[in-house]
Amino acid sequence: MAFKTDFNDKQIQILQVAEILFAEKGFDGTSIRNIAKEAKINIAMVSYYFGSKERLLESLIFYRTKDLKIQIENLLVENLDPIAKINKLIEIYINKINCNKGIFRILHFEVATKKKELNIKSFYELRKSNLKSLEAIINEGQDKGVFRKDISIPLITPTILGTFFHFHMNKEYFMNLLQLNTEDLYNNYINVNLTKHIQQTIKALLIYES
Amino acid sequence: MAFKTDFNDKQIQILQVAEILFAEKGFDGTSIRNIAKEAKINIAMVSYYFGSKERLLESLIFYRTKDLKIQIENLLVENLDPIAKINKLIEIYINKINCNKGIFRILHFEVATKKKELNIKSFYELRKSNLKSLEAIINEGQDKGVFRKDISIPLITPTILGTFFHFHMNKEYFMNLLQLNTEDLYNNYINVNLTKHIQQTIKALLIYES
DNA sequence: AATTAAATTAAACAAGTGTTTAATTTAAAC
DNA sequence: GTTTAAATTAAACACTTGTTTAATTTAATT
Repeated sequence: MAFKTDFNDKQIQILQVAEILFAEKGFDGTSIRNIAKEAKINIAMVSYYFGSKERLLESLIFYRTKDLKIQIENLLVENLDPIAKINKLIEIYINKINCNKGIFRILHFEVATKKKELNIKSFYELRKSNLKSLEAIINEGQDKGVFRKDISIPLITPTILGTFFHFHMNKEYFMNLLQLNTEDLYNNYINVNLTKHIQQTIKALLIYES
Repeated sequence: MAFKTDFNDKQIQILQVAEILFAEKGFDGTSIRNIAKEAKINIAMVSYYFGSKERLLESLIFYRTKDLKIQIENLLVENLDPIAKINKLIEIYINKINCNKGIFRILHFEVATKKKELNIKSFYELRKSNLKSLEAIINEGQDKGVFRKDISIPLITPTILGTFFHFHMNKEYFMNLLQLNTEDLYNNYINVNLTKHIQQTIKALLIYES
């Protein structure tokens, strides 16, 4: 079976259940029987539609990341000053990932351990493309004399995404620490405080002269 | 069997092998037979010494994190200006984690999925203690008028650790992107460039006035 | 309506899982 | 040297794993 790029309703149903379970219990921690039971299908259907459990994961990654690239590229041509563009980029990132916590958690987890075998080429391309967009924005700011010039651009992304992920990976700890007792309070903290913190951090890094 | 806080040579041998394998293939991806084979012991020895696979992980976390607290606390009483203290704190963090990649990777991975059942109380205490130390350093800088006062201190740690982890979790991607073709080049990049980037970022965040 | 293809199923497969048992070897205590 | 405890072993246990098979049902095509 070749790697499919479009999926029918049944396949999407399986992908959605798999996303939830993989995110919750990890790839190895989730069995095909778990998925089948939750999706109310026969256990043979996963192999039938995707070939194997591994290929199911590959399909899932493709399914969820295919439209992220465009969103970033659209930002590039918008008529905003460099700082506003960076702020909006961060907003887009956080919001996109926060609304798709499942797949990004899986990527964060599994790509690190399964990378040798997985078909993550398209994912690599996505990242390089996003990096190029970020580079374009920062160069624009440097040309206008707003940003400093001795910035390691490839390390900006780790600071943006890393801060978010570290926060989210330790959800329970921070909910406890910051007294975010409901899911709403937690999400609100991400969208307001955490986003602001990251924007503030990157802004300071880009502008500050020692 | 009660939770043991000191380990004999054989137990340490098992813990070391488990650390490598858990870090490499994840907790669920590693079987007791894998560990037994690698450590050249009988498969029953893990249950004999630790009670279960789960308890082995708990023991491992305890074994590797028990001495981190002191290191941070010692920094507190050193006679350095606030910026230097923060820089050294970051250096300690990165170096400590970088030299113990295994266990921190495991923590990063497994605490997020296994948190309900795991005995990570001591780990929680460690984090809260470290946060207090950071708070003390920043307050000192604020009192001296060097740091700004509208800083979200609990979000500093996610930025420091998150940046590092995101970089390290995507090791292959960054080795490729930055042309770090050997293990030495990679480690050197962490100790020089990445550490500097994080120090620069936090410094800018703490000092910058908009 | 008959034929062909796709979808779905229960059952079986072989291999791997964590853990326990009971027997044996090694070491320690007396 | 004998007794007692600890360490180690191979084997078995019951159960779960991903995948495949062959039979059956459903849908589409002619």
